[in-house]
Amino acid sequence: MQPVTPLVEAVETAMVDALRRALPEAGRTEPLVRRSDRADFQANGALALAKQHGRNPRELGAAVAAAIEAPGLISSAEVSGPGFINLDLTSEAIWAQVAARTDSDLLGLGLPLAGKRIIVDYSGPNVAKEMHVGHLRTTIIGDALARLAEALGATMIRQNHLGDWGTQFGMLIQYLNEHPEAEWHHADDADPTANVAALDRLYKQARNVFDADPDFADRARARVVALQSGDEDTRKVWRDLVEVSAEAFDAMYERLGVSLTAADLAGESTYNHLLDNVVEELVAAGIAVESEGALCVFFDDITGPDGNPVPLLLRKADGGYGYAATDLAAIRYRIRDLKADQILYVVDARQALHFKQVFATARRAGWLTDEVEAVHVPFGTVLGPDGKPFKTRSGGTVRLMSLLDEAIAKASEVIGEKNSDADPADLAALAAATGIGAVKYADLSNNRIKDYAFDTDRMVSLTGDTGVYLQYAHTRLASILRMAGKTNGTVDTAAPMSREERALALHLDAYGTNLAESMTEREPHRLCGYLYMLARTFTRFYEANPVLKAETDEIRKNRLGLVRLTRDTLAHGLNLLGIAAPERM
RNA sequence: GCGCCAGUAGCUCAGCUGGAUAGAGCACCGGACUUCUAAUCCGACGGUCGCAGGUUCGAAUCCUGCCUGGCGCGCCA
Repeated sequence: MQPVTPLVEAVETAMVDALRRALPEAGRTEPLVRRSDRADFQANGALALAKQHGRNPRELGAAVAAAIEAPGLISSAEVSGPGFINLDLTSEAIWAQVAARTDSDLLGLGLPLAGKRIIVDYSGPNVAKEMHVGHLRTTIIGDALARLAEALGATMIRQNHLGDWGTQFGMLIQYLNEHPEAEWHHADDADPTANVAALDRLYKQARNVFDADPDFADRARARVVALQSGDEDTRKVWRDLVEVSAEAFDAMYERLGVSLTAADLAGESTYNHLLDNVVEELVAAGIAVESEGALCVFFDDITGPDGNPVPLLLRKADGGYGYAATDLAAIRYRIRDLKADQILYVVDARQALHFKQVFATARRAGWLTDEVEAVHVPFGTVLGPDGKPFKTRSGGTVRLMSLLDEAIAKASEVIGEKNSDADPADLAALAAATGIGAVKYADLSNNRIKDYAFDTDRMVSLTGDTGVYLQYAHTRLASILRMAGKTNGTVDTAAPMSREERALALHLDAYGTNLAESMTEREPHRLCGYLYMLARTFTRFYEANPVLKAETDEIRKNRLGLVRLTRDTLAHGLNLLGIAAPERM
């Protein structure tokens, strides 16, 4: 089915024509059509054009306004201020738009990214470690971007770059071998993350022994070698660790409502067999050079405090590969084998320099070409409610699960007050939906790049710009549709249109444009802002314009059409953010 | 030292890539529930857009310099 052309594009087309008629000598013109608070739209293009051609901007604006030929679309065009053209649309055109989107598949959005293969690398927790607050943003933002790209038609390849390799596993495996009494497979059968929690504790014990006992340290190092050289007994334990950890991650993603599955796992170990070849290729090309016993890539414009170039370290002096080698193997694989058009790395802003080096190296090697877009999608740090780095009272790392538990508990408290007679099971489900939704919305609605304070009290607040507000708006929409029962769903384009109906319909029509912007900027907070505005615009409509009790049948039908489209748009948007859209609250 | 990022209302944040009087939420004050869910809405209050120059019809937005804060810069990932 054909996508529905947004009104703003139809207006732009009309304005380009008008500009051309008013000023034929102007070549390509930008009409600069925007929403306006004094009309449906405003066109600012005449202003710049007048300047270029030495014309009086107000006069040219008037000429352009007079040259508009779009009778079914534009009902009035007036010059204002220095040369803005204020445009009002016919209510017929706006109603027709509502009708077209309602009748269309996918809200008339179409699939602008169809045919694109996009990789999103996100989450990346560590095997044998609990997920903590540091994994929150990459997981939530990455998932939202993946859902967004998918909705726009892209072929999505999610890559969960698990931390499943490294010297620490030698230490842990050796410790486990020496302490068979340290049972961790059934730490708590009711809690799928308990095994990993147990492993996390055992790892810390192993670390202590490693630091205190040189003999154990030697045995641990030997175990690293055994693991790397493929010793079967050692690999068996390692695989066990990976598998149990993956189960815990699955449980976490399930709880969080994140779309990652076992099929998306592509940990560091995935690239082990490629490392020799990748590094050889870089050496052969003269890109990687030896320095102080290590194998490095240098860059002219990247220097350290001493003024010397800072290398990207591929292979350490002890012969072991660093994570840079893994990242290079991964990017080569993603381009050559996965055929990615776009690779998004949703990783902490502090790794900006690292990615700059990796991308530059891949470009020099000829792997990363102009046809492929590799982008670091950075985000700021999660701070505690006090605005300082987020730590537990004892200064430890905050577990992700306890964070979610806290949010859900607070949501449950707040919701319980409003629904004292509700079924406890329903209440628990609703608390999970709103608590998780609150956490995700709080994260996604802030500009990605800035640090933000994790303040549970504020995020589960029932008032204001929160996930709950959007969910509540959705339940009201759903409630109206429930009570309306079956309707024949036709919208009468000749019907009158109230101010609130107009505002809502125009905003609905801009959804696809917003999705496209959110994607090109990789900024989910734009979508959040849109949805919040949608919910507000709807609520204003709802307060002023009775739907089920509308004055006439015709008005009722049109308003129901608006309600249906609003519900579908809001639900669609919430889904892209990974936030539940409940039917009742 | 070099580099990256940020600085907007008392607090938390938007500001659609240069447009008209800079917008929301929270807090505070005043209104609106026999009416489709008041978890809401309406109104009032509140800002030298870090500072100083520059670019132009027009700057929170672009350029330069400075101030403040955060982060990064060889064998951790």
